[in-house]
Amino acid sequence: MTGGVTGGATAGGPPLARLFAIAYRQLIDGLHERLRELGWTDVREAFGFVLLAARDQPTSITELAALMGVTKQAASKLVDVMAGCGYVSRGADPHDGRQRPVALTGRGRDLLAAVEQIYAELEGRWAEVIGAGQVDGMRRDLLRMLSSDRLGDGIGAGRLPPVRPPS
Amino acid sequence: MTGGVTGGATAGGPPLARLFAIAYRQLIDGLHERLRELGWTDVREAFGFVLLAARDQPTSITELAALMGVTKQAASKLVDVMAGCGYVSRGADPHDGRQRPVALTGRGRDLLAAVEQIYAELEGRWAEVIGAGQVDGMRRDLLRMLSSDRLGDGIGAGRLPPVRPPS
DNA sequence: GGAGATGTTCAACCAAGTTGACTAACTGGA
DNA sequence: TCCAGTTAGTCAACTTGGTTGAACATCTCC
Repeated sequence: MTGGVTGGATAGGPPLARLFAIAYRQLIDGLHERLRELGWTDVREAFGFVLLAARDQPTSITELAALMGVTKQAASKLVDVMAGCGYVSRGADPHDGRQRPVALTGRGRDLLAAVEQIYAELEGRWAEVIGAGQVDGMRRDLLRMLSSDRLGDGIGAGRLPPVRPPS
Repeated sequence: MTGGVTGGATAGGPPLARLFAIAYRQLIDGLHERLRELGWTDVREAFGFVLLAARDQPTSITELAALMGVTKQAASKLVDVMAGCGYVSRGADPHDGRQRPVALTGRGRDLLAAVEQIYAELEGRWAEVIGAGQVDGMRRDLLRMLSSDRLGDGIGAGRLPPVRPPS
């Protein structure tokens, strides 16, 4: 139990990357702990991404893979698991026989609602500590930062980039 | 290439957790890309944590494990790899024969310097986009948030929590 | 001195990703 | 019209970075 814990990279404090890692883990762990309490016991960490992506309209394996920054094979496996749990269903695209759209089931929609509710709770707790204005400011700045850079093609203009760069 | 990318959980925008995930990945990928350009080709993602932790004084497997939120076995394996690459060395504690302190080598110190320099560059680029004040504010708020909560024991009082909760 | 706690490692296993090869369906030009 | 090339998705084998469980040496304290 020596030092090093508070030590930072730059004079200004610990590197942002480390703070992001801790903050992310804290939120994700909080989310899943709460989900378990509510009876959602089979939810894997990556499910949230798929739920969000399929929220407004069915999505595809390829899009999910790009969004999460993993291979299509990995995305396919994940969707298989989620389908097995009853959160999504695979359909058939009438206009393109290759595609097998991924759509939320009722159960998936219920889970998504729970996730959104819990995120709101967790962020509310942040607001209690650092203030609602700071939380909003942080989201605004992150959003601005993350949707700004990146090349001028499809990606970038107001859209969030994927979790991993397209490589 | 449909929607869903901009879709958020709450009315206020995408959940903070997702923004943190993207921001973290972007910084870490930027770091390692730059490191590779500079000739550091064998650097694994988790090395940075060890470097930071061993920065001021030698650390231990147990502390590293706690800090990174992984098992001691995993921490041990990681340190083995880093020692194999010549970034750290294992010693012997004169006062406790069980401990085998993990210390930075000269090469490890060089790598740490490169990492800190690159982080500064990357954060500088953030400052160009959202402003230096915003970057500082973000670090301050995150720091305040992350070192505030958590039980009143050793952890919490001004110290950053580990990446994963102590479980 | 002996019981229990602590620091570390060994071995076997597992989860979640990867790469590579493949099928099926769509698209566009000669 | 047909065929080359691209795109969506899957199957199988493998890699990786972790896990659990057991062992061992050392320290602490009554």
